[in-house]
Amino acid sequence: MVKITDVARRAGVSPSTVSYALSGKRPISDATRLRVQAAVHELGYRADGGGRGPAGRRSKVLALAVPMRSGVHVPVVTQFAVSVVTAARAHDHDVLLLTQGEGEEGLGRVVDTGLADAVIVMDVQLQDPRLPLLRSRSLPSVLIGVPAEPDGLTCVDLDFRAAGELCVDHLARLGHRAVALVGSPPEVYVRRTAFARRLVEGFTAAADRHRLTSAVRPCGTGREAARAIAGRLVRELPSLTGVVVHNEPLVDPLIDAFEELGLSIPGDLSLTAVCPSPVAASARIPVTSVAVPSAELGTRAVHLLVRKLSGAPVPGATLLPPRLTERASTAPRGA
Amino acid sequence: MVKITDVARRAGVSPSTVSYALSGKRPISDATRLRVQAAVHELGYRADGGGRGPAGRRSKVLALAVPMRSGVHVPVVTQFAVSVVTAARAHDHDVLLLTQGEGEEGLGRVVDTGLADAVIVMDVQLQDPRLPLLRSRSLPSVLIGVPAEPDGLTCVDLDFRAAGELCVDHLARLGHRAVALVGSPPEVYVRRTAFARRLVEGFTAAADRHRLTSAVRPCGTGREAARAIAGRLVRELPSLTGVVVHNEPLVDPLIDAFEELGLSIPGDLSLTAVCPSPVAASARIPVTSVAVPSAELGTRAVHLLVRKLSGAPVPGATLLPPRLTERASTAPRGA
DNA sequence: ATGAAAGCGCTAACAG
DNA sequence: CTGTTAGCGCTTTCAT
Repeated sequence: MVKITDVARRAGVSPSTVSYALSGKRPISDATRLRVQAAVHELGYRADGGGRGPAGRRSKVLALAVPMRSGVHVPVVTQFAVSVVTAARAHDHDVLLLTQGEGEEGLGRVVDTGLADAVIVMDVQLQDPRLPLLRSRSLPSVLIGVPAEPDGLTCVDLDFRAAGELCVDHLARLGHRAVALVGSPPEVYVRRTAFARRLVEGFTAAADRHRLTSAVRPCGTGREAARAIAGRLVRELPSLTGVVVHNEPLVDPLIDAFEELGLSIPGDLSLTAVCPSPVAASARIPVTSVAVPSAELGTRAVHLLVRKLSGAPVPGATLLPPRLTERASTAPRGA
Repeated sequence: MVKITDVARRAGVSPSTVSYALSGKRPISDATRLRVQAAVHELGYRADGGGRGPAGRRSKVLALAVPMRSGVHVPVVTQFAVSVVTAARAHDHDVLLLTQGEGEEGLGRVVDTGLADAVIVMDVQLQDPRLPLLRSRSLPSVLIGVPAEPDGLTCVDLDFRAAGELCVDHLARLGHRAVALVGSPPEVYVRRTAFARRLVEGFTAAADRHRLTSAVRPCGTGREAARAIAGRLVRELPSLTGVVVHNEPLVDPLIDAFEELGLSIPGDLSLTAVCPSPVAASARIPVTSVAVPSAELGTRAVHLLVRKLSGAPVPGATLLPPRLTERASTAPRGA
């Protein structure tokens, strides 16, 4: 392994000069810097993290905690992870992947051992067991999702409450008077996953505001679940003409299920979804949707975390405003 | 930060004794070890990786290179990544996530800087641009997938060639005389992805051996692609009664497409797939399949890598034998 | 603008 | 079985 002293000898300077030339922490004459850079290049020198002194010992690693619980849509999570890695690399950081296998402790462990400088926590629940740890140890962190009491923590998320409202507003504007929300699997709500709950709140609030008849139904995945929920909805809510889906893998099966029941989309039933654009756009009938911008959330989270690490002030919560894209699945009632 | 000297003082021993008590690299009396452990616990000591000496300076981190190219099935990759993390933790290692964004260099970078001790390389192609790097720098590594010239490298994979043969054997045994392989998207073959190619070889070899009429068709994803390929197949191969699918997201659409053409499964057409069991089992018609054991591959890869790091000899290539599970989608011809 | 030297926290000879 | 000591490769005072 080629070390800093090798470079120093080759460049005819002292080790400290090499260090400074590389870090730029104090001015170095152009001539010297050039010689150092040449030596670095010729020798293929790479700083060996293992030797850094006391202060400023940063590992340049961010830990990403992905729970991988049941009911979360895998492609969304993955897309997110990829965008985190990409953004981190752009800031000269690497990403350590943590799953929830070892419980909450993993977060503390990687930061305590200096393996990672900070953590990004995904799939935050309203009462998340990981939060006390983050607070007590004051680990530098950014949450994806907003917990019940976000005080002092940095959070990023789509404004799911507004997203729920936006869908209902859209349906109401089209004249629909009875709407239903087909949500994530029941376990997601039992876990009190923040974003799922917020969407329900927004949905309900907007439905009440517009004085619509409304219903909320969690729903598992798969064709059978879709058929069951569709059947139940048309039975229990005969006037139903507007549906909001918040369950990625269910979008297609649900379209099929409603059509099997003799309802045409958007003729008899308007459908909107809250999901990543690709899912909505590639459905059998392209679905009007509010996009879940996983890539942007990942990028934002990394930006915030890097700023935080550099000591800059960061906002407590960043809620991205929802944007609705109209596609073929919605139409005025009775059109 | 509490350091090893703090623990030593508290336990009334020397720093090196603490070090040894913790690493177990030389015998320590029970009494002393207990006092050390108590001190560690009370003070909440955690080794600070930054100070480790020259030799044995292991970061206990494995890098996982996931290309995330188009045409690879995201859930399979993710499942794999999760199993790698889990297995790594069981061996007291963490996992660094690398995407292909920064090119091949990322692999060298993380090992050179000591960030990671070794790398796991996924989605290996027959001529993979990352291999020269692995060889020249002799980075400790395990490949998922077997390249054209695996000499000296450690590889793990499902035996895709045998998997292709197994599917055809099964169909032939059921009396089918004309079979088709619906494969991955064309770009996968253009990239010369190893496992895809091998499956084709096995499929073709077995079909020839059984003197079957056969055809191989790459295929993109989505309902339209499924419809197109199904239509083309029945037109070009009217005697077709057996199909092998090697394209996870296409399984369900393909079933639909054939049925839309008036072919019942397994009445008129027998279908087998090479895919993870959950995909096959949860299809609309459960599909007879050869399982792609992503979780086991991940675990194996980690085991091999850890052994390798410990200096133990490891086999060059580990090819897991395929196992076929019969489900509802295959039946004797003309049954 | 540059060097010399003193650590950083830890491990591993070297000594008992 | 345990303590002393000399590093590891790097950063960062001090000096000049």
